[in-house]
Amino acid sequence: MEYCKISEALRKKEGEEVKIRGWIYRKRSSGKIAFIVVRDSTGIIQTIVEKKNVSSEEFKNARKALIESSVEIEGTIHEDERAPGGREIHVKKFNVVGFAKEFPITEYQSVEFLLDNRHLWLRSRKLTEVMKLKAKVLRLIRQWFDENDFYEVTPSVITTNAAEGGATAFEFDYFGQKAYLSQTAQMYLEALIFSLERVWSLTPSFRAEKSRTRKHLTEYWHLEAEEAWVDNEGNMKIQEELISHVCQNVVKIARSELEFLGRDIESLKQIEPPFKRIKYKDAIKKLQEKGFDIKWGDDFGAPHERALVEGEEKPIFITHFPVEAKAFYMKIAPDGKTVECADMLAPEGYGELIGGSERSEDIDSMIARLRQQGAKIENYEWYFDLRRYGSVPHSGFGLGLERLIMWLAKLDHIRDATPFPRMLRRAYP
RNA sequence: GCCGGCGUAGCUUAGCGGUGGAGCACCCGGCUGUUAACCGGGCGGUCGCCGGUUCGAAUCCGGCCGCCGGCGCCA
Repeated sequence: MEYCKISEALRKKEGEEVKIRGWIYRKRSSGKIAFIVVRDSTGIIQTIVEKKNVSSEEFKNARKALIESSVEIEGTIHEDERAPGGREIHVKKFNVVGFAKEFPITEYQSVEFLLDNRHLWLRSRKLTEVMKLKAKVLRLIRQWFDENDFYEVTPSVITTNAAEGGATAFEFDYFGQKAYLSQTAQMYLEALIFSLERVWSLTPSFRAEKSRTRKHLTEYWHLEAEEAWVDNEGNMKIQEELISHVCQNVVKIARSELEFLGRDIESLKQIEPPFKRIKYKDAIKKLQEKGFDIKWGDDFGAPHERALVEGEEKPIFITHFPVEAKAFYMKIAPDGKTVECADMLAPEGYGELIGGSERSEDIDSMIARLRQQGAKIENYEWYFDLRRYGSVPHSGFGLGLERLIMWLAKLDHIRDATPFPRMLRRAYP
């Protein structure tokens, strides 16, 4: 007999024989009977080991095996209202593959202890559901790009460009020269559009900011796209279609995960283009009306972002930030004061999901802005070459994958959107 | 970087100047179609580290280390 998954076993009929394998999730036992709940990647099922139905060796092991021991079980399916899930297995063969030591994670635990034991905590229902959700979201993202003429590309994560604007990079020794862990693949993607036209990539990005918030990781998965012949408005269309595709379909293929995590399905279903577009200057006005002490030129903090999406059910775009507030590579708008950019803010205060812009083709303006930041111009010569050899209007954007997962899964901290979170004070395990 | 909080048994914690107690987990025994099972017993602590005050410090004071939350920076 082949092993079947627990989710399959739960669909079998009364009296059917099954073989399952997995890990002990919960157990209760006495001198004559043991109730052993087993989990695998698909679910949990209760199994009943009765002394009279198995060898004395097997019964002894069933009583002895602690939570998280790995087991192989053979038995008969029985419908029973008392069992979680309505079905259970009456055990005929009970084999312990690996006895577990006393599992450190029990009922109530501190955040610190759970993070120290992250490698074990990953077995929890919650993190399992988040990881499944993340895999399915990635499947949908890939699907959307495939269907919309994008090529997936694999840019490098090691770079000698100290990279964009204000962000701080992790520096390391690269055979005697200074190198950095990439903060964005953007410039590499820009190089690739001249052959592939529409490209996207998923890479780790690193930020050495000493941020202490529930929205920041030092290492995160960065989803970036770059499109030839696309302006800022076209860029926003691509973004809202991508996000809508994910929302519309994730409720179909990850319904149980979302429900377990407490995400309201209906709120995701209604997310479809177009998303509201608000100009920076109007956002400032709106914030002033709400009583914030903010003026033209200021960047938005967390409270501002929360206020701007208040009452919004879909993500919104904030466009046309002041030139000074944004990176050197963004195209300057006709007004000369703002750039052709858009930040997508998630509803419910989950913050910036996407940052995107139309890219500048004016080498002089980019050099002037780089100088202002004190950057080394010679590092960017290759980048300027892209403008010298058949430049085209183009745009692109970057999405923090864990931010998206955090919003979709209604997580209260971004660390749970990734299996081994890297943060200011944590790189272990 | 700034502000605030917390470090006592494997875990969650009470004690806040006079020889450290409980719940969970684990072990032993009993018992049960159990559901966070239950009942009885047992094991388990350099009270984060260093120094000071005191007859006496988990408790008061100083320094250090670790972690958490918020703000800032940033995606």
